[in-house]
Amino acid sequence: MKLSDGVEWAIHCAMLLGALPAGATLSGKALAEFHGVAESYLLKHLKALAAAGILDSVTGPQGGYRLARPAERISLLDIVLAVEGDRPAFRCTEIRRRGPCALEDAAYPRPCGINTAMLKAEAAYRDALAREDLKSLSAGFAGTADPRFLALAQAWLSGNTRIPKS
Amino acid sequence: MKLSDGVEWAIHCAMLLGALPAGATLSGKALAEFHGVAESYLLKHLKALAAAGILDSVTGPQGGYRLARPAERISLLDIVLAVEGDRPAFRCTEIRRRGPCALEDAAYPRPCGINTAMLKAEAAYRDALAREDLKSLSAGFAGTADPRFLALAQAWLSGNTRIPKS
DNA sequence: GCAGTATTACTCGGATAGTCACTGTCCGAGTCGCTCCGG
DNA sequence: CCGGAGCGACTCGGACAGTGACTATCCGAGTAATACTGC
Repeated sequence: MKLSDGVEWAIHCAMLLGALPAGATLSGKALAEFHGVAESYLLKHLKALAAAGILDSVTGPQGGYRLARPAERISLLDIVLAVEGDRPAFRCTEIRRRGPCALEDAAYPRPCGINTAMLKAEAAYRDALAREDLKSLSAGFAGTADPRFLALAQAWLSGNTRIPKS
Repeated sequence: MKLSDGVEWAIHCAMLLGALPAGATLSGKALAEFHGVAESYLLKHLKALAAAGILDSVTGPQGGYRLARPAERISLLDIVLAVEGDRPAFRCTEIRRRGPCALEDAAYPRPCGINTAMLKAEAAYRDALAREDLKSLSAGFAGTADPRFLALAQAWLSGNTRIPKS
């Protein structure tokens, strides 16, 4: 039970994109450089975020990625599901229907109680993630981060942000 | 983010062991046969449960496994952690300290907010699992299962249960 | 017939290969900006 | 000097290898029941 490292990357990228002016974009190359990760692999996850409707992608020169909707409407759950997929972590293989005491399928009208319990716990997990939105995370981060970092990041962003003329 | 199939196997085995008289055991071979899974691989997980103190193992002929404590004191969380390990699913790699805006380690006195949020959600997941104990699951199962299955299982158990003389 | 002992068969435990998903990477399709040319 | 077409370079998108964790398996250590032998 290990989450993909891409989840962490995607959340950090989304938070950074949330700090940009409305409509501005950052290229995948810039996002990779800022976080010190491989560009080729990061693109894989950014693509997933775009496919899920969390990011908008702009092609061509001066293109890049931007949030598809306001940061307060993007939750951690949205990002986790986009990167990891929406299939539950626990997948019941119905072993109760196997072995010497197995009956025909019609004898199991109710779902497996173990599966129900595991999915209920996973629902609690998802609810907790759904309650965390990018806006709140960014606010908490800005309030506790080292001022020097904020200044450095602001300077770096000013040299890498693309603002379309339209 | 996929849980090991062994989790499902382990929970089913623990529930079956909980249905036995106090002190009685079932061999790994019997548990594997009842659930229709590979014995060799199931033993791997049973060993983990024994190492975690959830099961007691009895070696030698007429040996097997039994619950190490009453079913109402064994939660799904205990089993999941024993099989999957107690490391959190989300592991922060501190990418915030990388890239062109990185500072020295002393500049990050607080834990990463993203990590905090992810771990909080995972805590909710674990709390939900901790609330589900084997006794309640077994009761719910016995109340909804097909009567024919219960009879078959009882007959099968009577032929495979080992009760030590001591 | 009984006690003691060696045997034996059965059990769990740890170390060892195989397979799938995640990780990491590459090249191609598409698009915008820039340059050059003509008017 | 201005407009337009062509070119070029940069961007994202999808398809292709490499690695680690889970899956599956085997053989060895240990133990209790059993059969045998001697008394």
